[in-house]
Amino acid sequence: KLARDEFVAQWGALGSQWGINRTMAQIHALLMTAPEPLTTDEVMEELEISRGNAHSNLKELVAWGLLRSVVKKGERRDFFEAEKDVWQIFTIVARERKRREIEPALAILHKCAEVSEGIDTPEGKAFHDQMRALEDFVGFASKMSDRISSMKHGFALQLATKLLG
Amino acid sequence: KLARDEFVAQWGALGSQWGINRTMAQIHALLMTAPEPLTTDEVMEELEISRGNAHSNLKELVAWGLLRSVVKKGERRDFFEAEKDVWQIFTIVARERKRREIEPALAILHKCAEVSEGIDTPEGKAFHDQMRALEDFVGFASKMSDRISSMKHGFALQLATKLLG
DNA sequence: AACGGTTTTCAGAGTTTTCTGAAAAGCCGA
DNA sequence: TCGGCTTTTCAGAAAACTCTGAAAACCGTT
Repeated sequence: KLARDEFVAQWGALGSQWGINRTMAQIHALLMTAPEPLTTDEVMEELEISRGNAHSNLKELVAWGLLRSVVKKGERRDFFEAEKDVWQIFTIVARERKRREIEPALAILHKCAEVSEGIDTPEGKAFHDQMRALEDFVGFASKMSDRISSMKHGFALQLATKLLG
Repeated sequence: KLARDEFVAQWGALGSQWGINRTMAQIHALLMTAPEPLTTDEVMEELEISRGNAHSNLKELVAWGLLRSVVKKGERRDFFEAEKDVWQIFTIVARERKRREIEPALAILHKCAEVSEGIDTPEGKAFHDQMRALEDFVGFASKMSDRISSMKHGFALQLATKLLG
């Protein structure tokens, strides 16, 4: 179907912006809109990519938790199916981003704040304060992210609706 | 100072993860922790980068709103200073990310949902529903982002504290 | 309108990331 | 154990991205 190909292509292009690679985004889009689980070969054919490429990106998506591999009885090949629930997808992506973006930042900020603890020059103090301010803020964002991700969809929605209302 | 160099270097490395380039992140780190505004040449020297590189990344940071260029009386050269308030930085980054990540996604989802509106096959319906679900969710996230970004720091903090408490 | 200091541009070089394809390894039934 | 099918690995090719450096444009001053 045409709309679906369009979706896969465009979603792939978006992937770049999101810091995940194009193929990975395309595979995700493809499987999110697939009525049935697909094999590696079907993915290769559909997206016209090599086996190695398909393989490694499928693996990565499974590692993220965005795909599951399923076995069909009487079939030796692996089939892959995507998580389709938007709230699940959101929490998975949020968790991964936190791990890759927030936590390393926190570690750096914490270390720098610590190292510059008792410096007596004005610049030293300013630096320390800036590190602390950033550390507090990022730590805080990290906690928020956890909190929201662990909510049930319904509760988050309710909360947010109140916020938007 | 040593801690500061460390911060600049590490923050730069982090930039990659964040989808912005290393130099840009380094310049931002450098200026965020600079007691005084710096010139292009000072940035070049400090980070050991070329003029072109310094120039284009400074320009980009100004475009984001993370830096301002300031004129010193009796000086012909431009000086750059960073926004230092963490809440400001957060809203700027949130706004930019929304523009680059959320809005294009919404556009795609909306188009795909529309195009697949009245299809009568089961797969067509499933596709349409999936697009709608994603569109609703992303649209919703977009509104939340706006809402939070436009809050005063104090208010957001208060709200969040309630949420975390 | 020529000059010196400053900013801007951009072609090509350099670096990093991603992809291919073929070989190797793994797995299972016969 | 062998044979056929599937998955995994990885060296090198290709593509994407970033940086350099030098030339050109810009801009107040004299």
